[in-house]
Amino acid sequence: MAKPQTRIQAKNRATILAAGLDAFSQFGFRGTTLDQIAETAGLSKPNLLYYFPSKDAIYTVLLERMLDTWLDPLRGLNDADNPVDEITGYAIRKLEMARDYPRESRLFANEVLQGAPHIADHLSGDLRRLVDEKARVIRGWSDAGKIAEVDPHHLMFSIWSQTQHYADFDVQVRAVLGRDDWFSDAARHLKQTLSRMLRA
Amino acid sequence: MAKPQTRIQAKNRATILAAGLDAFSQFGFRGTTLDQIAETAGLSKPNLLYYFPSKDAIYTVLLERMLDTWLDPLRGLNDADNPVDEITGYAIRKLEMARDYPRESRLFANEVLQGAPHIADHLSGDLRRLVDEKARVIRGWSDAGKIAEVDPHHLMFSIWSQTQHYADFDVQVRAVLGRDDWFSDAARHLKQTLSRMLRA
DNA sequence: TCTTGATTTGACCAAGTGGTCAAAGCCACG
DNA sequence: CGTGGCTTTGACCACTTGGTCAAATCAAGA
Repeated sequence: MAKPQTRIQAKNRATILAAGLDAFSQFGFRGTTLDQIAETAGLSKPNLLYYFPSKDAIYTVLLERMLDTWLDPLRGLNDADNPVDEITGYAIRKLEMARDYPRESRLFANEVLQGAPHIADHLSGDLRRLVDEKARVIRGWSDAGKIAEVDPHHLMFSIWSQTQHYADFDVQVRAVLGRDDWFSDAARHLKQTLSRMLRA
Repeated sequence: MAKPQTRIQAKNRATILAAGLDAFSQFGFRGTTLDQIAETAGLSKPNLLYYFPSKDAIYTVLLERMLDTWLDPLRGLNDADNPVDEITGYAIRKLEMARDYPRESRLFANEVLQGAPHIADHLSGDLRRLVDEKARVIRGWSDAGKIAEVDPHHLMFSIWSQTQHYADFDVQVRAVLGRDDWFSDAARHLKQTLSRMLRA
């Protein structure tokens, strides 16, 4: 393998990726500059380009890393005794991710807003397959009368949108609420919504 | 007034704003260039700057124009005989806006993602007041037992997020569904969700 | 037609952009 | 120590960026 990294390499690559995540998640790919990333990372621009060959390379690593973990909660959605709990648990896990990894959420939002130029294949390939698979699980539950009738795909959209909203529109949420700690109220609201709408 | 516009002025200003909306809604403020807007508008860059003094001016006009109409549906939410229909109707109107004005939705999303630098005051001022007012209306309904108990603010967040999702994440929605006409299914799902969760 | 103000443009500018390169500094190992 | 490879940097480059300006062109009313 081509990865016998030294300690300095590991540290600097991590610093650069953190700085890149800050910038790209806020300003998108085109709106972010290398100088900006270098400044945040505390490195000179040539030094930054010693660790990554290009702006695009940094962005791509961040995207791939994010996609890899972003779908973990959905992968964990499986047939279970109590489907309402299973779905609600999934939603809460996504809400926790919005709270704990807002930059990753915004990175994704920016990428998709710009037309998903780097991950179009992933959306219509891996993601679509995974979603279809989980949609069948949900369909099975409603066919068996364990949950109310529901469109599985749009149920997933509604969970994604409601949870990611708190990360992506964080500024708006805090401005409208006049306070910063939206999590517990949002979690309660989400559980309430899902249990009411899924009750068989 | 300072607005005795000639026909040419009206036409070119409109063309520029349309081109600017295309660009800003996709790439955000920093990711958009004047050359790009000029190209789309079919004008030279100096000519574009003859009609607007700066890039920022174009963006600001677009933002203000959008904000003005964006909240119309919410303003129309008033005390009524059938609260569930009133709220559902509001949600559907927002969904129609996501379908008919996706660029405006993305413009707003981009602005908020970047930290809302141009509209922070509006969010914590006008918007917050309007939301609080409507939250009291909803609170009144649930206090009177006309709808189930619900957190009014988070109910609004959930309506905003679920409807705007179809505009902002349009690429993803179409990739996952494998088709383009999400509207009617989304509307049905939304009505279903709201009626189930608000049923007293 | 002529004139006057509205419109358009080519040339230009300073600053910022992503990226290169050779030389210098640094660090661990023999 | 010293030396070879890892790391850092200043100078630089071609191109793009937002924006200016004076001159040219155009359109419509007197």
